[in-house]
Amino acid sequence: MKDVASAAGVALKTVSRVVNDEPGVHPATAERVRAAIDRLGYSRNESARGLRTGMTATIGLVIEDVADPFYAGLSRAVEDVVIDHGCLLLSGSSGEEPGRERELVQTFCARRVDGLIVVPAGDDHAYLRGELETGTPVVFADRPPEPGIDVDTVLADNAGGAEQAVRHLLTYGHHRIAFLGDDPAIYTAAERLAGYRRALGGLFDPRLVAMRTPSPDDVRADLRRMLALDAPPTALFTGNGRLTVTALRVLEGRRLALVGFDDFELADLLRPGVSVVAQDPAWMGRVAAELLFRRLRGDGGPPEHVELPVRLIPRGSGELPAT
Amino acid sequence: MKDVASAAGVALKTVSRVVNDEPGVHPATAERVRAAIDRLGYSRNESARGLRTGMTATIGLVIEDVADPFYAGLSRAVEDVVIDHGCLLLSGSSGEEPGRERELVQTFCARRVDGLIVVPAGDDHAYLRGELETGTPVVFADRPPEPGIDVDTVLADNAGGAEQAVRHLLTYGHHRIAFLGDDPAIYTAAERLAGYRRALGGLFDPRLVAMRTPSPDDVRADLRRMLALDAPPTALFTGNGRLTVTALRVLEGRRLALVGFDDFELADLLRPGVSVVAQDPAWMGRVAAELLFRRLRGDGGPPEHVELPVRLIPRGSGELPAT
DNA sequence: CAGGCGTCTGACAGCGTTGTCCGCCTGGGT
DNA sequence: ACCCAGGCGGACAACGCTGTCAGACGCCTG
Repeated sequence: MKDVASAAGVALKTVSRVVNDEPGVHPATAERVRAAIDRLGYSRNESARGLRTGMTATIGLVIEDVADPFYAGLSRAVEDVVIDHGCLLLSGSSGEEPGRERELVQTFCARRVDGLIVVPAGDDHAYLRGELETGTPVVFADRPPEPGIDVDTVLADNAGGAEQAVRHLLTYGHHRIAFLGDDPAIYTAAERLAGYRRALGGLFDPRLVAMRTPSPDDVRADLRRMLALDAPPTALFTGNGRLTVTALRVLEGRRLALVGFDDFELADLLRPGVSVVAQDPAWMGRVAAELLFRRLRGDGGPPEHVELPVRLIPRGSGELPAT
Repeated sequence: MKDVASAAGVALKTVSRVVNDEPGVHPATAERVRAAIDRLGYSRNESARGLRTGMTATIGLVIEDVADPFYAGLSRAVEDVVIDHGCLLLSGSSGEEPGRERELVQTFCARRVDGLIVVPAGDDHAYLRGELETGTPVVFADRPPEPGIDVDTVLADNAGGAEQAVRHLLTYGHHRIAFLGDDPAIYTAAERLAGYRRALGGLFDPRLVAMRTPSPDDVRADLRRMLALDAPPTALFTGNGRLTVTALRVLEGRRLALVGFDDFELADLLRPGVSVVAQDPAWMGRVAAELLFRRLRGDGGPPEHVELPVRLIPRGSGELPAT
């Protein structure tokens, strides 16, 4: 900038004014400055600007894993909103490790991001207290923060969706409906279990429930165990996209009615088509990002808690009748 | 930091030394400083640090679309390497628009990222010249820059993979092999077409080739046209993952041998399983990121051009014999 | 006991911007 | 001829940090 100033034969501040479209610069001078900028290939140092103005025009996003289609879709939506607001996105995957979640958030904060969108991996958000006090807005998406921290959240109707899925299977005459879920320490997994129980009522049988971090071998073992019961399940409800796919691979040909939580590409091309309860990750990302920018614009209202609806998509696998 | 200094009763610089683990601070003093840091919840302002040191510990990544599984996988791998090096990742999706690619790169540069990984959307990289001259290392991944810009690149063996796919189909007796590709303006699409032609040699028939940005309707029209020919194709080679999936939906039940470029989840669960030429997006991301960090460490050798092999995975659809 | 040395600490400048404030110049009114 | 307003341009400090260099202190040596 200094160089531009001397090249254009004006003072530093004048260049600053031109760059920021501030009034009070003679058009001819401004033109000279712009010419010098082009000639020198100058571009404003945003990090110095951030230091001075206190705004970095950067948003931090912590998700579980970009390579997971659900979070990839969410990411993309957040990114679009962020860019529309002239900001940039710093993102990181926690890999479901609370430690890494914390590190990411702290590094983002050390970079002085203007706001944060977090899909929490852990239950302990004490480390966030400091940031919240400094006024950095935070929005939680997909999962809520630990109880006691009251901030904006955007969640899906996990319990309702699970309930709907199980009711659907009940409609087709199933009484023995197994549930394969993620580790119940994960909020969404616990909610879906709750919905499953609520729909089943007295039909609930703990032997038909398996919840753990999904590894294909574990899923295989769990399913085998269930199918070997005296009264084996005739239907299966899977608690997330990865589990659905793993279960499909394990079942391979075995005719078990199936409804999965989360939609996935090609679900319609399998035979039978896989019925799912679909969330809309892009919607969730958009809502979370827009909520965040409302806060940045100064909306100081009480924390909002948005619940996004989910949608049952019947494709065949969930409509197989009980034998 | 000033506050920490006065709270601990030391000079600013001493706090700086403690924060940076610089030698020459009395353990007791350091302890007092650390206590003050904890008490005040201080965290170093990385953007000020960046201004002073000239390093931002930030890498920029421009891809086509995070929501595309290929780029999501690449992203995740890049992210892991970047974090291992103590840096953070700024990422953005160009959406295949050269203008947005340019904007992203320029915004990243204005943020003074230490390095860039770019999957280019356009052919014009003149705007990069300035950055390259300032010494910011840039690595191109998946697609090369415009000719004349000589920087590190990490590409897949697109032509070789396509050739392999088509040869595979030839082996099973097919002579009429159609090709559904992306817009040939895209490097990978052009390369795959080249491989397709090379494998076919004299069997090449332009009526069996359709290349355009894939919309389901277009794909349907193209396929219909080809199948209505006097000598319709008995096999199909699709030029990327999205096209493969679209083609599967359109063909729906029609028994055409098929090999697709790019692997995708569930390809093995379809009947018949979908044979593909698989790339490894995570590998590509890792290699690109590591190349970048080698440059950051000061490796000033000539630009490297890495070509990653691809792998044919037969699953059934590519092994259907010609009728 | 002076001098020298090593260890620790602090003052100061400057990174590239922007906010504040002041001064110059021009032109129009008296 | 003089004054003042208003439109421009510029000097200076500050944002939070680090690099440089010099000073203070204690300890050992001759």
